[in-house]
Amino acid sequence: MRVSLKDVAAHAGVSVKTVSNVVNKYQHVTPATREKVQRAIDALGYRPNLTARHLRKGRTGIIALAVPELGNPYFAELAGAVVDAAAAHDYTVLLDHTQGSRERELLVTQGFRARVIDGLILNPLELEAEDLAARTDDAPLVLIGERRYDLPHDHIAIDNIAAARTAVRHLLDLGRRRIAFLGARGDRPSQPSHLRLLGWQAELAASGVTADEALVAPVEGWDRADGAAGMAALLDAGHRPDAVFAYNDLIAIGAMRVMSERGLRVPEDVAVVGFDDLTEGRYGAVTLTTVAPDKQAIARLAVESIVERLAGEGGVGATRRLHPGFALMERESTLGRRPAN
Amino acid sequence: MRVSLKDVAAHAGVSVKTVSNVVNKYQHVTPATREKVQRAIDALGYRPNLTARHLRKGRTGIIALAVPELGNPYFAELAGAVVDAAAAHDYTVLLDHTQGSRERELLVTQGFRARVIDGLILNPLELEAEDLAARTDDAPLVLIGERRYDLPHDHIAIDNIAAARTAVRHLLDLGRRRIAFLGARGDRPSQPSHLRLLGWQAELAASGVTADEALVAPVEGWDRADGAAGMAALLDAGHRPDAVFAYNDLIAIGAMRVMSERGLRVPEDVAVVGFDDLTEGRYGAVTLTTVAPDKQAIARLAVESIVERLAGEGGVGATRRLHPGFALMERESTLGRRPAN
DNA sequence: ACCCTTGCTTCCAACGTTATACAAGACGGA
DNA sequence: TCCGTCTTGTATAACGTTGGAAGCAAGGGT
Repeated sequence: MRVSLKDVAAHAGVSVKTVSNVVNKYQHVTPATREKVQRAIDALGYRPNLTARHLRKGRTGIIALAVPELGNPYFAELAGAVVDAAAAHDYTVLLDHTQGSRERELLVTQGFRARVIDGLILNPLELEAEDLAARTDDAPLVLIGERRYDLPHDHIAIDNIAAARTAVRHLLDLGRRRIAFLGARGDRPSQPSHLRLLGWQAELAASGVTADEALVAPVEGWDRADGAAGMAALLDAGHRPDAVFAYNDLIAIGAMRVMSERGLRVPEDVAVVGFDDLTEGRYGAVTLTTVAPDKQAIARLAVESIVERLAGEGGVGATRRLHPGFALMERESTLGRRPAN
Repeated sequence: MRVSLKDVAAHAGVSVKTVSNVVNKYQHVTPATREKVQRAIDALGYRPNLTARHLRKGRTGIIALAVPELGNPYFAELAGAVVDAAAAHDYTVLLDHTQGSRERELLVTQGFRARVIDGLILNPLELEAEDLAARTDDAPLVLIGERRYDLPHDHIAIDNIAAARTAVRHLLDLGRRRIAFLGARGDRPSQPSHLRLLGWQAELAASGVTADEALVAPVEGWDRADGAAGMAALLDAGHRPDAVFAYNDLIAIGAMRVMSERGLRVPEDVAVVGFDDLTEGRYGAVTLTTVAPDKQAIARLAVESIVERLAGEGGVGATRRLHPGFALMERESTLGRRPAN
């Protein structure tokens, strides 16, 4: 049997609203009354019903996070960070994954669990700008991830072009010249890996190295198996890169496995740089050099964006494009194993 | 501006309840009325307010999942499976992680987001039986994971003892005799890794192999770094196992990294078996032999347990102990690399 | 023609909470 | 003494939804 404000009020001999006032720490309550009510609350074990409170106040205290795939450690780690960041603002996280399907991404933007959420953090892969423009739900939406849209929603993402250039710069500094980009996908200019590919091109161009388009290797997806298949295809086609810049760590890991099977040494024959800084990359036989986006910052900024827009009662403040930091983690896949270690 | 049943009713020229009836697919509504209402719904873009519905019906359509750590791929993959299983029953998943802290686990059982959830799936690590017994919240609770409690809650977990025995059996069949167990923790008989340790002991005993307690190696946590530290300590103590059965894949991966650094070959010098079948284990330089719990089944059974108890209007049906299947995935860390592959 | 049934719709109340308006008393200043 | 102001508590009305009862036609049996 549930105990409500009414029960507490009856038990304490005051009105329902007075109990509500005590619960909500309303200022003007005599200490005597307050204590009397508190005693009744403790005696009955009263817990507020958040659903009713939310119906009344119009807020649920829940924000949704929609990522492509929880099985991808990057998104899992990010989800963990979002849960923590949300908790800091007394929000809880409702989770969904879109499996990288445009349809599911669309569904999520059109009102994930209709009205139970105060805001939505979405990492789109396939969604197009017109899909987002057609959105009717009015809960604040924050976009994260590499894709960019020219739309009135906050967007949180590291500077992907600069990050990619840093990775390629590192490989160039090591003397590599035939640097493959592993992770192209589709022909659209807005393909998900667009920016990192641009960074690859830009840094090569800036260094006067001819970008060999044959070294832009496509993948079918973003997982280890896709990286393995993509790398195998590249090698089967007769190409011999001396370095690989992978779209993400999973692809890099799959590629390294294939190289290991074929007797290619990392980094002696082929240096590898990934992207995401998964914990996984720090424990392989060859630890992975990678670009580390600041996941905590991404999560924190995304949550704060929603909290602020909710507090701001509507369109206060212009759309923001925030760029958390990143760092290049130099490890064995480019430097080789340190003898001292 | 939000549109409610009232708005739709006014627009369609019928009562609020009739609109509600249409929305809920109530049988006795004339096709004409139904269509008229439907048109109004479409015109106004009405979406039901789940908070209000919940207040009235007592259900939210949300189940919570609390796991120790989302950064652990096992839990991330499991969370993904739970999201999918829940979606099959029109439920959405609210996520939290407990960081393996007893306090946070306790908080979660005592009414995660007070009353907004219909049920809770919890994977406890540190929680004690008395904590669970003291629980006041009456939403259905399903436990998953290795730890067992003699309490009236459904529990979904593979047969950990049998699974551990299978793993050890595999190592024995390969001729290994000095098999370490890497992943003991604390002295409590109810320590989290209890059952797998029991399985290790049982299978050794059944095979007439003396269990060397010096080969039961402790770890500080469940991640790769803990496995690395535990393995290093074991080796530093002068022990030379010819096989390692690790509590989970992450520990096994950490241990393999340490062995690689020290020039020990896997599996020639030391064979390794893990537990969880993380995708990660399939792409290392040495792929990992591991026990694969049926994660889809665990997720499905956990969700179904909650759905059934909610449908059953209270204590219908006795407490269940369900054991989804598992399989031993034999890979390079015990078999060596196949030349053909 | 009457009543009874059946089918559809409406009205009302309730879920537990908080906002608003207001009442009752206390207090200080003129 | 009286009036305004401040403090504290109460009564009532919402928030959006659904369950149950009641209303109201139309149709069939007698």
